[in-house]
Amino acid sequence: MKQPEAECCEVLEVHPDTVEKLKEELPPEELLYDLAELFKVFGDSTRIKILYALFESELCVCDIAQTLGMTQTAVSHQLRVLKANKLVKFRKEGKNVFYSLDDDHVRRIIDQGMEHLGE
Amino acid sequence: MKQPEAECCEVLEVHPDTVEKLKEELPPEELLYDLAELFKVFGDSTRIKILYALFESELCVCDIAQTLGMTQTAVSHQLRVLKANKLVKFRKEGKNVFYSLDDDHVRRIIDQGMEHLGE
DNA sequence: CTTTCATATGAATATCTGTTCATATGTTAT
DNA sequence: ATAACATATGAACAGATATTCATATGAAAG
Repeated sequence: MKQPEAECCEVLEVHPDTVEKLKEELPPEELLYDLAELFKVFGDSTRIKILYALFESELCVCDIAQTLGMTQTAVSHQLRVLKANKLVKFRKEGKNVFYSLDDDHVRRIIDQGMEHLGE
Repeated sequence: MKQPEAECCEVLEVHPDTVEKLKEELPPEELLYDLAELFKVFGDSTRIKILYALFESELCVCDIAQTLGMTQTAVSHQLRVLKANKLVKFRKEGKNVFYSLDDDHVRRIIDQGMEHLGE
C-alpha cells in the first residue's frame, strides 16, 4: 500500500511538506499568467527598440519606423501590442499619432533588465 | 529634386533631426537584442512559476514538477533555459539537483512587473 | 554489475508570434 | 468631392517555442 499522495522523490528531508506549502503560497495561476504575458511584451527586440526610442521623446509612427529602419506596418502592429499592455499612450494630432511611454515602470523594468545583462 | 534623406512625414517640427539623433543615441542593436532575449525568458508562465517557487527555497527538479503539476521533462527543459540565462544556479547532491535563484535581479525584475500589473 | 531513481536531452509536433502584403480608415489640402 | 498622406487592420506565411515521447546519463542501492 502506498501513501495517498505519492511524492516522486523518496522521503528526503522536507520535500513533500515543502511542495504542499508552496502550492498554497504561490500567487494565483491567473496572476502569474498575466505577469508572463507582460514580460512577453518586452521579449521582442522590435518592441524594445520602440520603447527605447520613446525614452527620449514622443514620436509619431513613421518617425519610429524610420528610426528603426522598419516598415510602418510592422511598427504599427507592435505599437498595438504595447498599447494593449499600457506600456505606451498616444495622442492624435491631425494625420499623425504621437506615442509616448505610459509610465515609469517601463523604464524601471528595462533598467533592471540591463543591470542583469551587465555582469 | 528631393532632399537626399527623405523623411516619410512632411517637414513637421523637428522629426528628421530627431530621427537622426535617435539613431545615434540608441544602444547598439546587439545589446537591445540581448535585452529582449532576457525578457523572453520571463515571458513564459511555466518559467515564472518556477522562479516564484524558488523565491521561497531551493528545490530539486521533481519537487518543482510536483508543485507546478507538470512533467519532470517539461520542467527540466525550462530549467535549462533559466540556467543558460543565469537566472538560476544549481547544486548537485547525489541523484538530486537543487536549483535556486542566481541573484536578486530576478526578484526585482519580477517585482517591477507585478507593480505594473497592479493598476 | 545490475537495477532503480533523478535528471537531462533529442526529435517530433502543435501552437504561437512577427513580418509582409493588400487594403481600410480617417485627416488634410487642392 | 478628390487626391495625398499617416496610420490601422486582417489574412497569410515563415520562423520560433513549449510540451510530449522516447531514451540517455549518472548516481546510489541491492
